[in-house]
Amino acid sequence: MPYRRTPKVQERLDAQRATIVAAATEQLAEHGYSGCSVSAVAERAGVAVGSVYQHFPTKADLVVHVFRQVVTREVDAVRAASARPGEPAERVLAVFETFAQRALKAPRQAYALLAEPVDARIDAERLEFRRAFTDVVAEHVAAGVKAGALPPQDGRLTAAALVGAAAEVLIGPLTSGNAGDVAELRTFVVRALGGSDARHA
Amino acid sequence: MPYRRTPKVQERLDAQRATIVAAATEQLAEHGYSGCSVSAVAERAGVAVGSVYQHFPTKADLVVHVFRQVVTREVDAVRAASARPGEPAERVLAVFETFAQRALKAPRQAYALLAEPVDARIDAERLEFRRAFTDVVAEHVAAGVKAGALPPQDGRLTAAALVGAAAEVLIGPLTSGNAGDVAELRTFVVRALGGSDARHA
DNA sequence: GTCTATAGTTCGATAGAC
DNA sequence: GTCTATCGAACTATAGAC
Repeated sequence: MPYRRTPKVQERLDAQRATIVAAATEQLAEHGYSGCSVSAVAERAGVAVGSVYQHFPTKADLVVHVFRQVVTREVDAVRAASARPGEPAERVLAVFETFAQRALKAPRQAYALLAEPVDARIDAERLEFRRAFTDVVAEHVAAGVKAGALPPQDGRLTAAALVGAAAEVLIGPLTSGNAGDVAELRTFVVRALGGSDARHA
Repeated sequence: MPYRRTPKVQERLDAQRATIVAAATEQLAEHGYSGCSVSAVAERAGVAVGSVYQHFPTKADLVVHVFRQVVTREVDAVRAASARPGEPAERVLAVFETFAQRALKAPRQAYALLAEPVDARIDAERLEFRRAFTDVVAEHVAAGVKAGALPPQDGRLTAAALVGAAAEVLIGPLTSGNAGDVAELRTFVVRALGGSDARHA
């Protein structure tokens, strides 16, 4: 009789996989990619190194999986923050304030997502990450232009610029350990949008 | 009699090294990192694969060397452009217009410098690249604030934001092949600086 | 899962400098 | 005659195709 994976076994496998992913996510958040050696992840998950490879063919696949999961969480967070009622410019601001606050609360993780030198696979994921982020911002900028609350501009270009700006501004504090100045970033975004708030900011 | 490297031999060695570096630079500019296989570089340089390893212990070392050389050239170009007389805001604009124009003239190279997924060593070099770029911009922003031509702001933060913005905006056109809209980028920079030109831009 | 293609690196052989 | 710069096929690993 051929071996068949019973539901019970499958359940245990799924649970183990989740444990491993959770351990890798925590390692990433606390120690970045340097802390994501397979042995460190396995130890944290309470499994053998070999068990990690039962679920992921290579370490890179595990790390990419974790990266995507964390990024999805972050993009969802800023999307939710910007979905709350308000002027388009305020929605854009909500995106970046949420982004910055979350990054500064988990600086090691943010650095890993944004800039920590790793490999080509993660580099490619980062491009995707920024594109997703830009999509969220671009919508609100375009809405602002359409409503006349913002001066005429290419929404996607402004959005890309703001995403690049926010990422670059955060990398400094994340690297040096200094608390970044979120208020200054806010001022920059307001001015760059050219919204009516620009004068009082 | 022990063998001693004569000046003549050394000269030939230096010339060969320069040839290899030039070939790698051209490959990078035309085909990015994908075009920088050791065999392709060697062929272009007219030497054997093994000879490359006489000058660089690994391919990564060669590529990092080329990256640094090209980046130095680019940073020097924008620094020179911004050194010409003018208002601080105009100097900042000169940096980004020069940057963008040069990038669009050599799109494959620019993509390689800015975003092409590669490896951790190049990622680390990119952080340095952006820091050097930010330094140039920050000086002019600070000068503008001091002269009262720009509203009070953290010069380094604004500079980092603009560098991030410009890089991110360029990645789109560089990836898609569309000619990027440099004029729109200019408008963005002007607004973000908050200079007196902002109203007529 | 096997097989093929490709890329980075190594190394023994050769030719030429000393 | 000794030593080394150069060469390029061979080795090893990895990625993609079937």
